[in-house]
Amino acid sequence: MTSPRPSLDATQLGAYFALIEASSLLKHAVEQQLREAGDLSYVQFQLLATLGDSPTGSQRMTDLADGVVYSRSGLTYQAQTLEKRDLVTRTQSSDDERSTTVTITDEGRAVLATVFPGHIAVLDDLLFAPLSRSDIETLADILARARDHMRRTPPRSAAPRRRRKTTQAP
Amino acid sequence: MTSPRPSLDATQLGAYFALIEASSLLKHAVEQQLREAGDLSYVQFQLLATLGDSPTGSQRMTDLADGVVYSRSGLTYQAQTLEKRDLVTRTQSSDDERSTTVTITDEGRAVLATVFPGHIAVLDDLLFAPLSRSDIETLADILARARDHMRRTPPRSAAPRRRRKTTQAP
DNA sequence: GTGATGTGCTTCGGATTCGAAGCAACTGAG
DNA sequence: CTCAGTTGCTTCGAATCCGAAGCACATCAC
Repeated sequence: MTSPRPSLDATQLGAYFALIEASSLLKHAVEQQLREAGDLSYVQFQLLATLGDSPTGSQRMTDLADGVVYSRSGLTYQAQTLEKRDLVTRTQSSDDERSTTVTITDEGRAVLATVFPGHIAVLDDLLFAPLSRSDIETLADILARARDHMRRTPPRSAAPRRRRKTTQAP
Repeated sequence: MTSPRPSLDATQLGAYFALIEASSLLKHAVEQQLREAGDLSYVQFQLLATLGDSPTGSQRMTDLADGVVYSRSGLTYQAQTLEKRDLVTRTQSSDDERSTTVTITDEGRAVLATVFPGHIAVLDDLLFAPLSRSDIETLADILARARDHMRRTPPRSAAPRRRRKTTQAP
């Protein structure tokens, strides 16, 4: 596992706090803009954006949930509300009866388009304004590595049994 | 991909997504650890940590809310639940009758101490593991600048910045 | 003083969130 | 084929969250 440590040093602490604070502040600001511009919550926007970004405009529920780091039940709820507003449709997959495919509608894309300019403006003003070109590149690189690492690191405890493969049986 | 006109470039988009994703993933992981180790939500931990970090162990409600980027009503709720568990106390300020001072108790500090090692372990494993010393320094620097900028940028949606200002000596 | 505002916190109502449990369809070993 | 275990999604209950409204104290003109 990990070697026990009494505490983080000042730099680590600074990075951690800055990460949490900056993302919180940004999220709040963005959320407000989205609410005003298109009556969307942040998750709803993320879902629409993810779908809009997909080549087919569709995703399975589970993949969508994993993509935006969201619980499945939470996604069910949001998919329902988006469906009520006709921003997405939900259809059964033909090859797997259990699976639901969520697809963005033209109206969904329209809302996305309405909201996007303001979204970008907020990002420019709040996140990018105080950063140089090279800062942004560096930031993207470092955070991408951290994200990728977290994505591939299994959640602590509650490990679902892997019967074989790389695991050595006790 | 993304729409051509009002879009961000790939690097900006990457930085933004990585920021949101990384912080979400980290927050989820930390939240789980805190729940298991000390039955604390992330906000509750943030509040205790903020108070514990304060020289007096106390803060005004409003300052506390601003510190952790949280709504006032939300803070009232959490302060109540923390008070029920005797992790903090709430007292009226003497100089301002309206003001409530929240103070961490010894028990609160104890919980904090219980939870801290695991918290750090998660950070080490998930956030810092894939990063070099210099990465962490750079990250801290860049994000601190972004955070400071956001902190000092108008928290209100008051004036839509893209509009022409009509504010001239009323 | 006195009223008009401003500030600090709580209450209220409604929306959102998650984990656990439930259901149905799939899969694999025998 | 058949049964046990998985997987995909939803439902359920309870916790958490926010904004708006409300209350009480403070402060500022005058």
